[in-house]
Amino acid sequence: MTEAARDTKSARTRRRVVDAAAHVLLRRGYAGTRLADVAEVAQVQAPAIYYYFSSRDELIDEAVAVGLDRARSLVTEALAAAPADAPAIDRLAIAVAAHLRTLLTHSDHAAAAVRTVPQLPEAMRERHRQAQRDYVDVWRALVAQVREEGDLDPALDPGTALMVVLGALNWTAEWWDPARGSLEGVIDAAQRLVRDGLAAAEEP
Amino acid sequence: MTEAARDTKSARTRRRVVDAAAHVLLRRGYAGTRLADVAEVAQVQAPAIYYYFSSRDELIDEAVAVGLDRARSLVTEALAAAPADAPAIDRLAIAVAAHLRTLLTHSDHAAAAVRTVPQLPEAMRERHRQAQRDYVDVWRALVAQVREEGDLDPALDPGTALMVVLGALNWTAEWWDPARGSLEGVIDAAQRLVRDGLAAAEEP
DNA sequence: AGCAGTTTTTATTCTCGATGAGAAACCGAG
DNA sequence: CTCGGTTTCTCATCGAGAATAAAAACTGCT
Repeated sequence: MTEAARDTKSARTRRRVVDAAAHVLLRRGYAGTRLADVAEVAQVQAPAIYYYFSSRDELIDEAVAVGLDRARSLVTEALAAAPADAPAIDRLAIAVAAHLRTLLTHSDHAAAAVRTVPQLPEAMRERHRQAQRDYVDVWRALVAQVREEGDLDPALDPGTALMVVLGALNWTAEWWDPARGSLEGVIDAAQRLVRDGLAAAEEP
Repeated sequence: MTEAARDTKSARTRRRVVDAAAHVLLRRGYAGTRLADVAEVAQVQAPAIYYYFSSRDELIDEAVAVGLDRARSLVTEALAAAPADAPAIDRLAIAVAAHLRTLLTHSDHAAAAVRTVPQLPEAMRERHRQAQRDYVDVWRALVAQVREEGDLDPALDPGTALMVVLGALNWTAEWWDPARGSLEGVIDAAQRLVRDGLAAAEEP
């Protein structure tokens, strides 16, 4: 009651604006995101945005924050739903699938955040460092487990390998076209590449 | 003689402008590339750009064209320098190294082109379709060879796998920091992941 | 009716690509 | 070396489009 977590009309409008911002951000990038476009998508007059946010940057900032958080929580939830005692390499495959699903079909926010962060002005990127780190840390932990279980090629540096893998996933947003390949196809390819790519060589 | 391929001062200035455009493009994206910034990097007054190019888009267009061409030719050259009869999987590893070197240290142009193309306005992207295809085709051919030689996991769709791999490479530009990891480290990790990721399962 | 919260209308200001009128640098011929 | 022409670039400024501010109008709730 004290908190305005209630789903009032105002809250819904505000959410529509943030959603619209993510939508535009995803397609146009940071510099290309115009308030007029956001307003149109959100079904609002442009200046109305200023009732909720005091500047364009503040809006974008929030959209990115929501996106990073969502990316992390969706992956985390997928992992929570899996048997906790499954081999780490299997849990990693689950994370791969969750990440791709989120990025490619579930959340404009997550996709926008992941793809836009690198273009943000330094000050703003700084503000999201922590969230970004939190997100990557989920993965780091997974990779560490994989290593403990002896399923990681010892010649691979875990940190570098992880970034290469995440890159493969993130870039899918640039080329994947729902009209062409199926989402499942991409997930399958990514999972295979990650599994076999990270895998320790077979016993000789 | 007939052609002005000579390295006149004018040609050098022009090149500086294109270089600067690539530099800014790489960091700010298409919409964020302002002529004022390009001019500053190129050590020129902004309107001077109009002596060489008739519009912002024309400048960006050229920067991208140069970049795509360079990306392709650097990989092609690296392949040409390798023994033609080496196993395709080894040649692929060579291409991976060349691509990463180009992207990360050799050429702002190539990096800008590769990473910016998806953001370009449709009309402009259209103009570069062919160049992009030429570039990807080099890789496609490599993967096809790998498959013919039986080193590709038959469960992998070659096209999808290729895009996933290229994504891993392209995204390195977002996170690799020369001050931290060594370039060789990234190359090594990427090569291992690609080799083992694509590899057909060992004989049972 | 009257008021708080919300949204639109109208104005203002800023940013940035573009242009046009020449200034400066360069170059070849006498 | 100097004069005229050409190439290269600068300065001042315009104008469109965008962000933001201010004010007015609307909406439902009591």
